[in-house]
Amino acid sequence: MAVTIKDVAKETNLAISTISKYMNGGNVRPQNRKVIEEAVRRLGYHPNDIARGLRSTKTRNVGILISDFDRYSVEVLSGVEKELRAKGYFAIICSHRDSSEKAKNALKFLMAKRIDGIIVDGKLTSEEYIRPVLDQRIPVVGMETVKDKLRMDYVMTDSVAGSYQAVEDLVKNGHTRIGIITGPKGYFTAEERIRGYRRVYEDYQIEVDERYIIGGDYSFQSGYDGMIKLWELENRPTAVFISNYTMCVGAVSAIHHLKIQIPEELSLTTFDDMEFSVAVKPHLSSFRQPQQDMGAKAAELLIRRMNGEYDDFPKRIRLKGTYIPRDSVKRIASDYQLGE
Amino acid sequence: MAVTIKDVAKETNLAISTISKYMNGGNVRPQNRKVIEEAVRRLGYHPNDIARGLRSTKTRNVGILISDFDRYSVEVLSGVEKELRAKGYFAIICSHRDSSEKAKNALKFLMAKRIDGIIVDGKLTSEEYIRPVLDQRIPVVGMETVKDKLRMDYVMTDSVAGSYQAVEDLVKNGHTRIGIITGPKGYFTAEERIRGYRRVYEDYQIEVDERYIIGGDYSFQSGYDGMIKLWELENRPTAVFISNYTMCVGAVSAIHHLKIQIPEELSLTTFDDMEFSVAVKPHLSSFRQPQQDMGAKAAELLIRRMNGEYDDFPKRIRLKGTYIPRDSVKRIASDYQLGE
DNA sequence: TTGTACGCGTTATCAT
DNA sequence: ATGATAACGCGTACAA
Repeated sequence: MAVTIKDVAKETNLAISTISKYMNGGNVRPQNRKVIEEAVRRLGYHPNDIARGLRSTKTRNVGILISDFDRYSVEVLSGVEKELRAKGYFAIICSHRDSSEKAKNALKFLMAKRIDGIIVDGKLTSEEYIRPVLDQRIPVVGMETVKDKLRMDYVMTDSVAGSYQAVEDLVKNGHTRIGIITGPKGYFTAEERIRGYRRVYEDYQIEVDERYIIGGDYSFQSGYDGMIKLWELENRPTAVFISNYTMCVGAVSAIHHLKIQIPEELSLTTFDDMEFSVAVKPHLSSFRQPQQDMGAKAAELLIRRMNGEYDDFPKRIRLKGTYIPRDSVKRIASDYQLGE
Repeated sequence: MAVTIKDVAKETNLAISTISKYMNGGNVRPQNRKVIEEAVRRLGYHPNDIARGLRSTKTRNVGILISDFDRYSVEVLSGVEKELRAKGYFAIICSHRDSSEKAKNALKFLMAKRIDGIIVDGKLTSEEYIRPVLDQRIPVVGMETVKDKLRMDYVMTDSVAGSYQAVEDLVKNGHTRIGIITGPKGYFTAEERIRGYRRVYEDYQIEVDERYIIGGDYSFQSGYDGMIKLWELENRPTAVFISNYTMCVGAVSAIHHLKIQIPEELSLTTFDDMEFSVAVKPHLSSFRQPQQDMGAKAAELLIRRMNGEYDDFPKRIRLKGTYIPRDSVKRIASDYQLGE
């Protein structure tokens, strides 16, 4: 069996409570300090966090619920874990893979494990599963989602602004027939990105052609298929905005398949700036989400809640991203002035 | 405070032990069963895993130590987490970001948390940090690494075979001047991939030109720089093998910058088949590692050890990957027969 | 089948 | 400053 505080007590002929006090930075007689230090080292004693947790009802573990391990979430996780670790917390990461059943299950077990808090990375997770967590007064921070009925904190990218900037870049370069491949219905981020698209049309008083709005589901295949659909349209668009990374990779694949010249025949801009954007030719204009920052912010906020700071509760943090224009958008003569 | 087994006992007028037995699937009088179920639901009782862990000295948590959250590890994590969850275990994931200090620290705290086992994803982690874990009889499974002095299990991809297949494809297509961009010195996988490269040269009795071996560090930048170095060589290679994904993306970026035509001017093949390979033009011939399978295997093996199955200990599992030829390799007249 | 009592490793309280 | 002891929530002998 592992060595416990008792063993140290015996070894030093001191009381358990004295050892405990020493371990927690309390004052002990200098001579005892030396003896204890010696014994701890010789025995290789490490306090048992489980027992500690039982007493304190704090585990310093936080649950992270994501939908999947993918190119996006890995960035978020990186930010989350870094911030958490720096503050002495550990991350128990679970994926639900878009299964309500698994999400429910994960939350249930995380509760049983007495995690101190939870970060939920949006998407599908039904709110009925979150409520019990909140009821137990366990802080929850949501990312890229909002459940209005739940009294909790949120961190998100300003997706509306992001897609607005991307689409506006297109419009400013003379494009009015702009295709968009969207995320799945009901996704918070997907809705926001569509909203940014529509808002540009509003602000520039251009009429939206609904045929240019192609429903995707954030997958490679839907990006691929979406691009083909757009290209086969009667009055095909002169530019396309892709609303996430994975679909962008799929779309670019389709573009190569169709032998479309970017930007000569079609301008392209996309959400999620990744190394991919500068690996293809031409380099893709894209909107960069501050994913790691978001993760870090979520962790930071959660830590404050776990420490009982509820002065500004609930809070919604919106982080700004950066639109990076590169070489995939071509300036064209606007048929906005010519057309109709 | 949270509701405990005591509360259920009081509510039902039964003894704590009866409730406990019921919770653990024991036999109780049918009428009591109903009463208990009712009370559990009304009170919202969930057994406290912390208390359980204290008694059983089992937490059903396993520590995962990775070097970084990146395109590679995310696949592994996906496999690990899926397998773990299916068996009722949870993953506490830590990254050490190539800092020995952080790795040591993580291991120390994971021990204190009394994780039941650990999976270490290779690379730099010094073995002196692992030994104490083994000493506590906590099972450890290593991935993509081997520390010969440590008595533990390993799971890895057959990297030698992988790079062999890739480079052999080049040779079979007439190439003899083949560049390679390697991983960092001292990395197990990097060494293996170089070995595969050299072995092809041995088997086909071609002499290795050491100038074609460019030292990289698995980063985007080193892939970019490496490609430029190769291209600027006096007697530049006719083909290049890139030994990991991230460097491949960097190399492709350099290729575009240099306006090199693939495969007309240069043939290309790479380790790590990702969606990237089919998103660029031409599609890249590449070796696919079974990353998720590796993660799953590691988890599976660890679970067996945690259950005390030590009949075939220690074990080294080598998983085969698949080489996928596509359009980035051109058949050329071999200067092997012409040259010198 | 049900209940009693103890122990798991720690921390906190209260004397000393 | 140090020591004895209760309590954290649960499981498990053992007794009833």
